[in-house]
Amino acid sequence: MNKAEILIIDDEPQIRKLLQINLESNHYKVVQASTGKEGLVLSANHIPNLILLDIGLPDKSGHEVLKELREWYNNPIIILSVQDNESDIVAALDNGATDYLTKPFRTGELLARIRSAIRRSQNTANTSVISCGAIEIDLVARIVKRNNEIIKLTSTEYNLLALFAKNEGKVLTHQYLLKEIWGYSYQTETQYLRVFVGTLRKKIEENPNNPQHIITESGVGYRFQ
Amino acid sequence: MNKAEILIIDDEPQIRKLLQINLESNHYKVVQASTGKEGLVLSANHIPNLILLDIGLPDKSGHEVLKELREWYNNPIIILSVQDNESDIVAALDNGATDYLTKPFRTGELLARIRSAIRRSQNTANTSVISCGAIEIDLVARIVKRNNEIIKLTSTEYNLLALFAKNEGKVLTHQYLLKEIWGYSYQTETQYLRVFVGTLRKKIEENPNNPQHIITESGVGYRFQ
DNA sequence: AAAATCTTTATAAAATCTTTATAACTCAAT
DNA sequence: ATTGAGTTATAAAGATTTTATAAAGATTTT
Repeated sequence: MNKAEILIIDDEPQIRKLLQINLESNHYKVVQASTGKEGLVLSANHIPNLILLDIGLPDKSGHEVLKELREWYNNPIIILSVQDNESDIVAALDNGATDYLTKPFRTGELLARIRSAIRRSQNTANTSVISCGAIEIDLVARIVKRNNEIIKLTSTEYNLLALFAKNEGKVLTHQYLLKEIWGYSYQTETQYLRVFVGTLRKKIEENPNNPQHIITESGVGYRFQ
Repeated sequence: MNKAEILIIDDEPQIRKLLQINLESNHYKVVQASTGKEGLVLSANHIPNLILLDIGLPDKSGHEVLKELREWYNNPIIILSVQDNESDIVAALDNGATDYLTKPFRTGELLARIRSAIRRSQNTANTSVISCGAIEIDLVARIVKRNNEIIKLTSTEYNLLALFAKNEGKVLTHQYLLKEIWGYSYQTETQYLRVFVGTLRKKIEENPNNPQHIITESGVGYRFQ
């Protein structure tokens, strides 16, 4: 099963260790960065399901990092900060932060806020299971079934299918799909999409030569139905 | 755009007044309830865009109200509470609360958290559909339907139709259409338009020889209705 | 080290766009 | 009514772009 991945951007090693231990014991996969720059690079490579961002970074302000992330990153970003002044909190929330906790924080509360944020971000249609004909996608368990049989998908295949399912009926552009799955800097790698749509169709379509679920919109992108 | 409506469920009149003044001066419409029961009734009648819920209510615990609301209510619920103990916070968040603030709270922060919550809940459900008789154009999903059946359009055909639909009733000159769809240097390629208007008519008109939607304005351009 | 997965390359097929040719329509002048 | 210039419509051939698929190479995971 695929674990949700969380990126920690914080310069204090003790905090990172504390977070890592707590998150990993709650079955999250953890990636760490100690500077803003490193955080931006890692987020683009990994596309984590959630980012924990410290405001007090050595190289650039967390506020800046937040703004740069929000140009393309749509998953939750929870701010951790020793700053407890209102203007910082308001600025962060208005710049797209999902939540703001002041240090020292209570671990249980942080975990609950992480669960809440991930739940909300995954649950676009307010159901954790999306059904489309014979296909059934459990976004919480990250399991896909066809005619009630579990289909084995790789991590990327699953991410792509889940993104399709969350936007059922909408045409998703190549650009958007690449940005969401591979990251900001992959927006021109359209061939990736063709390959992965191909493998997905082989796995979920009745007849992959005449796809009923993943529809090609030539010159634009794909649509899931 | 009309104002977002916020329901306050709190038994303390001073808090309600404080919230009401602040919310109304920020252009929210405010509805108030002083008990859990009243809150449930009002929320069902009004379907507010957000609920501010106090945990310490006289008739039933806010936790219970939260659970009952979440059986059907999908918009944000922000908990306000004098309780600052972790188990209360964790329980509320795990029961579907969007956020949890302890009293006394900072007004600016609360307003920022309200903005953040409403922003997030709204960008999950945005559609802008243009209807013209049997034709329906969903600009967000990039889909065109006729009599509720999806019509397959090429990228250029769609762009052209969307441009027509956005300017329903207006005469659009050849020049303008060519500039918008193909670009500045194609303003004289009127034949392109004839070809594409032709294919569009075949796809969307009841009788393409007697078009009802895309009308020719000889010597000038076309008009969509 | 082996297996699984991802990235890249090559190529055939399909879809779309552009261009050409021709027919049809409109409307004012004969 | 007929003519003819100007405009529009339609079909179809040709050119180009986009997509699908297999398979080889690279990387990551087990």
